[in-house]
Amino acid sequence: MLTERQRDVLEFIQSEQREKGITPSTREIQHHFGFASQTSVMQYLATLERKGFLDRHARKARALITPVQKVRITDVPIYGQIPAGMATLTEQTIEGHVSLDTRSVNASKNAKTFALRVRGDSMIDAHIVDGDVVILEDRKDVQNGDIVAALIDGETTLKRYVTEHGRPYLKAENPLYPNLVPARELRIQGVMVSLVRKQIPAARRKRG
Amino acid sequence: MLTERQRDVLEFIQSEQREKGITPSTREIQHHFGFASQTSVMQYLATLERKGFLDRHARKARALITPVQKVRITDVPIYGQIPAGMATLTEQTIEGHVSLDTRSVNASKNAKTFALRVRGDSMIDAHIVDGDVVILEDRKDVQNGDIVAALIDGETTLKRYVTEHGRPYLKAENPLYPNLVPARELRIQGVMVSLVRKQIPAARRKRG
DNA sequence: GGGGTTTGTGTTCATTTGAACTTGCGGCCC
DNA sequence: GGGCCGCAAGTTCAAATGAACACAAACCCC
Repeated sequence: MLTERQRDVLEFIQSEQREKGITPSTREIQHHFGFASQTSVMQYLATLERKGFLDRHARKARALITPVQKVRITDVPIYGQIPAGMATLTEQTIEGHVSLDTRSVNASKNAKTFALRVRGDSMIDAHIVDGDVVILEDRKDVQNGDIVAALIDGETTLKRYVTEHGRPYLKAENPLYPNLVPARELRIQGVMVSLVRKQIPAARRKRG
Repeated sequence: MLTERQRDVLEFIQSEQREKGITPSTREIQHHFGFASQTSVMQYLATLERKGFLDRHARKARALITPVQKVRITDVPIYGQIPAGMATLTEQTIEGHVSLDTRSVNASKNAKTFALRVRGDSMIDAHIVDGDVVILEDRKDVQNGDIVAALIDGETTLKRYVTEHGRPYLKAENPLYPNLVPARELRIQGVMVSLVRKQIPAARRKRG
């Protein structure tokens, strides 16, 4: 889709933005690549914009916008352990936020994304441990084998969604926990798309 | 810490950046607030910078940097599986980036942060599985029990750092893997501070 | 061999933009 | 009442910056 040189230019712009916080001017790009004229840069920018790799605000300084930055960061609210279930999820119950880029978290654009802090070790065999933050999407197409947050008896729990003979139930990934077969309805609140775990090094633990 | 008006200005800058992707120029700020002169803006910017709410690149256009963007989001390079070890970690070997806010990843300000993609299941009992991205810090104070990336025989591996009778070795968290006792030196490359895992829902897997 | 695309040079122009200087008003503290 | 500070007006300057025009070499495709 891009020529090698075009990619070079795009990557330079992105790396400058990451490092310095502002996008380079056409002259800065020019000097970095050793161009003797700005026109080359102008042409690269025009091409990158035409191909959709860049947005520009015409006639404004340092007004390059890499789609990366625009789409990338999602602020995901973390709902802590909520006995009352998702029906009551409001700003009030938000424990904090995680900021992640969409790709590293593999979130879709459309779906609502949120996070839950995991309590207990019912999913230990899926390598999800107490304290992990699980990122979920509110999507409709839950399928056999997905890990989901569901509302059971007024509590939100994380379990694996399994269908057997067309009938769904929730499976804990820990032999010590029972499977949950829904009496009436199964309210799926989100499908797990990602997990974030903090690991506190010993040196840090002492201090605080 | 800030007067009401100062906060207004700061919030305007931040909201413009969020919406348009670029920071406003002094004149844009001026017109938004209806100032008849730019000097007012200059003074606000100077104050905000002095109080640490803003960074500026002198004499550059639209070069305001809000701490939000600066401090919070860390762009962490992901080094893939690297046979040659960290000595050769260059831009070339970067597999991609994860963007995380410093707090959700509990990274320190000073330490260099990077990420590795985990291969194999040698840390399975620590609930780190194949494909996980582990975020590490380059820090000196490694302690008993920390999970570290270390250079052994020219390869970087993730293991638990254990000292016994004052002698350190690397412990795999999987009974199938042997412990690694360093013959001569043990080169610690980073201490694990966080973990990010992608979980691909079934519906997504089909499509791509 | 013609036509298109990519990459590049050299130059000029008009705007955009940050920065500086001087002046003034009103509130607050001692 | 004097001094300090936050806030603001009015003006000017120089640098930074985007944009345009004309020209040209290298390459690929058919």
